Parts: sequence; structure tokens; C-alpha cells
Amino acid sequence: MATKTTENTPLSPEKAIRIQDKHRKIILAAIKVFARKGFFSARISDIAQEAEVADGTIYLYFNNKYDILISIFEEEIGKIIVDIKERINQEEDPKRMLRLFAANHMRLVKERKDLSEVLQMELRQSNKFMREYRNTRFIEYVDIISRIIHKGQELNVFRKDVLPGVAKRAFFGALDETARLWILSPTNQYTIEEAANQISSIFLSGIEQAN
Amino acid sequence: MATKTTENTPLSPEKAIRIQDKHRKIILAAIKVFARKGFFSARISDIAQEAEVADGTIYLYFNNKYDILISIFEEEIGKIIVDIKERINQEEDPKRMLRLFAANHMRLVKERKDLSEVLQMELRQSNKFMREYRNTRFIEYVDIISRIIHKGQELNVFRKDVLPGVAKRAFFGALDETARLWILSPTNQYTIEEAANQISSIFLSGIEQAN
DNA sequence: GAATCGCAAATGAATATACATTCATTATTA
DNA sequence: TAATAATGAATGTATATTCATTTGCGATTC
Repeated sequence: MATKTTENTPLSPEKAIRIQDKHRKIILAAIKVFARKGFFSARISDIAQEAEVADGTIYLYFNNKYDILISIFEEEIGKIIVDIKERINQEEDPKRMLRLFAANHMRLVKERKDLSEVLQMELRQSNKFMREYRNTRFIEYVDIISRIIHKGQELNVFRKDVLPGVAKRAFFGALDETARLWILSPTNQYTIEEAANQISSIFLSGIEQAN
Repeated sequence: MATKTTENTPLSPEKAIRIQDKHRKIILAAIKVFARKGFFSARISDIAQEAEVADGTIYLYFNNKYDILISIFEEEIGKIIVDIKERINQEEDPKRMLRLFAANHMRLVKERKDLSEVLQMELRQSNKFMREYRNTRFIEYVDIISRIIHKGQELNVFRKDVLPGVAKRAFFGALDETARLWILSPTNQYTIEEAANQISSIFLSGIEQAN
């Protein structure tokens, strides 16, 4: 569900770049506005204003308001997944992989606070109003964790009685909830890096194979 | 923000009961409808229909749509807190307390699926459209965890380098996220009781004082 | 015991508002 | 000049909230 224009007509390179520019500009504006107001309270005219385009222009690039949200999921998480997978593939040790995942997740939360808020909120809300949209991107992201755990079990680093399907959610949930509260009041007792560290440590000594 | 009627005139006992009945009836209907559609997509007339009252009747008991949501938080979480605190006070061992909290949380999720969905969703969304409403109930609930951890540290059962403020969120987040996914597809590989168990185990061996 | 009264509670049609979306018009570009 | 892109005012819709009216019920009178 992204750009409407490119459907039938191939574009010259310059044009494609220009169009993508405006598409991205709207996405970035929408992330800001959704983060500030939430999806439902955000008006198209807010997004248009933030993106410095006319209301109608948005409909040249997106089919409707939902479509903007879905595009945020697809495009932004998509990039994040590619990036973290690449980083993790450079590691050998499952323990370090998990620490890396946590650190990377929290870094993203810090660096892209608005995006994090949107993803967090709408992740919950979404199943209600876009029943048809299965959030495969998100599933893919969390599955990175279960694959690490599975690998660790094969290497006898992690306990075999841990269910990867539960552990992945527990780990992700721990990070996500800690991040959520951190966003709400960044004047906290702890830094987000500390939090990532603590959570990794607790979790790792929780699933470590005793020997 | 609850009942509007009782403001000036004291009521006979029977009447008070009748009114509370209808108030509750609307709350329960709203929980169902909000769970099904989400707060924003839920229409007042949906709630009225579910509660078998007229649209206008709802405004005799609540000031507006938000007020219904806030009342759900206040009243329903309120009861849950009282209940879990009582259960936990009957325990001595911090480890058992944590297990009890997890088991109880998951039992609630299972038994009151609709309520869980509403709390989970709107917890995230709420800060956007009810900025002024500080969700003290929720904070109180999660603080039960940090108090257990703190106590365990005093008794030398839990590691002292664990920050209770981080750990409480990590633990709650782990439960909450696992529950969320479980709700979405209850035909899962694991039961919710297993999940509670796993999470407790992982977390406990993660924060245990080595000796 | 029936008839009447008065008040609180409930009703639901009407109102008002907010906003997503459209599209006739204008600007830009090649 | 023709085609494409952008504009923003106008439209239509959806629905939260209101309020004039009706209903239900206990108390009071005869």
C-alpha cells in the first residue's frame, strides 16, 4: 500500500526521486503528528501542515489515513530489520547477539522517539481497526529474538527447557515496556542504556545453561 | 469521575443499588465494545445497545465517552489491586510472591480477556488523548512488583545491583506482551499458565542472589 | 383499593461539529 | 503546449451530545 503514482507509469529517475522525497516527507510528518496526538486524534490537515503540503496532496501518495500508518510500519520497521539482522550476523556468540539486540532496540527508541511511540501505540490499537492487516513486519522483528535463542540452545549455551516462543515475547516485552515508560518521563533514575544492560543481564542469567 | 446522579440528593438504599447496577451494566458493556472495536471506533450507541439502555441514559451516569474509559481504569484495576495485594500479603517468600503475581496476572488475562484488551490498548493510547489523566492505578499495580523486589533485596534473596524501577517494568512488560500475543491467538503452542511459569522462572533465576 | 400527583429516571430523535476525502482549478515542468 | 503535480475549498458522513418528552413508581388523598 504505498505510493499511488508509480502504479502504471515508469518514471524518469529524477522524477522518482522527487516523488519519493515527498512521499517520505509525508511519512516523516505523519510520524511526528501520530506520536504527538495518536492516530485517531491526528487530522490529515495536521500532517499536511507538518509536511508543508496541501491536504489533497497527501491523497496523491496515500489512499487514506490508514494507508499512511501501514506504510510507516512497512517502510520504517523494514529498514530497522535489515539493519539489525546485518549487525547480528556479524556476531557469533548468542549471548552477545541478545545484548546487541537489546542495545540496538533501545538506541532506536532514544534516537527515534517519535517513531517508537507510534509503533508502540498502534501496534496495540491496530488489530482493532485494521483487522485485515497482519503485521508481518513486527513478527519478523520479534522472531529475530527467537532465532537467537534457538541457536543458543543448539550450542548448549541456553537452557533447552526455555520455549523460544515465550522467551522472545518476554524479552521483547521487557524492552518495550521499559522503553515506553522511559519515553513518558525521560528524566528518569536510569538511562536507557542501563536499562538495556540490566534487562539483558537478567534475561541472560535467566536462560543460561548451568554447567 | 463516576456517577453523576448522587451529587446532591442522598438516596434510599434500594435506589442506590439500582443505580449502581445500571452504572456497572454500562461499564461492562463498554468493556466488551471497547475490546471488540477499540475506544475510538466504538460508538456510544454500540455501548448503549450492548447495555440495553438508550444512548441518552449513558450520559446520566457518565460525563462523556472518555469518562467511561477512565471509570473502567479506576474501578476495575482498583478491585484487582486490592485483591492481589491481599493474596501477596499472605506470602512470606519474595520468590513465591513474584510467582504469585505472575500467575494471578495471567489468570486475570484469561478470565477477563475483554478487560485485559481494553487496559492493554488504552494504556498505550491513553496518554495521547487524556494528557491530564495520570494513570495512578496502573502505576500502583506495577509498583507491587518493585516492592516485592525491594523486599527480596533486603532479605538477601535478590541481587542488590538490580534496579527495582527497571526490573518491575521488565517483569510486567514480559507478562503483558506475552499475554497480548496469547489473546490474539489463543490456539497457541503454550498455555498461559506455562507462560507465567516460564517467565517467572527466567526472571527469578535472573535476579537471584548467587550463593 | 383506586385515582391522582410529583419527581426521578429513561428515552431517542434532533443538533451540531469535526474532519476525511474529492475534484475543479491552478501551478509547474519538460 | 501538453502533461503532470499540487492546491484547498466544498462535500458528505458519521456520531457524540443534548434536551423536550415519556415512563415508572412511591406517596398522598379520597
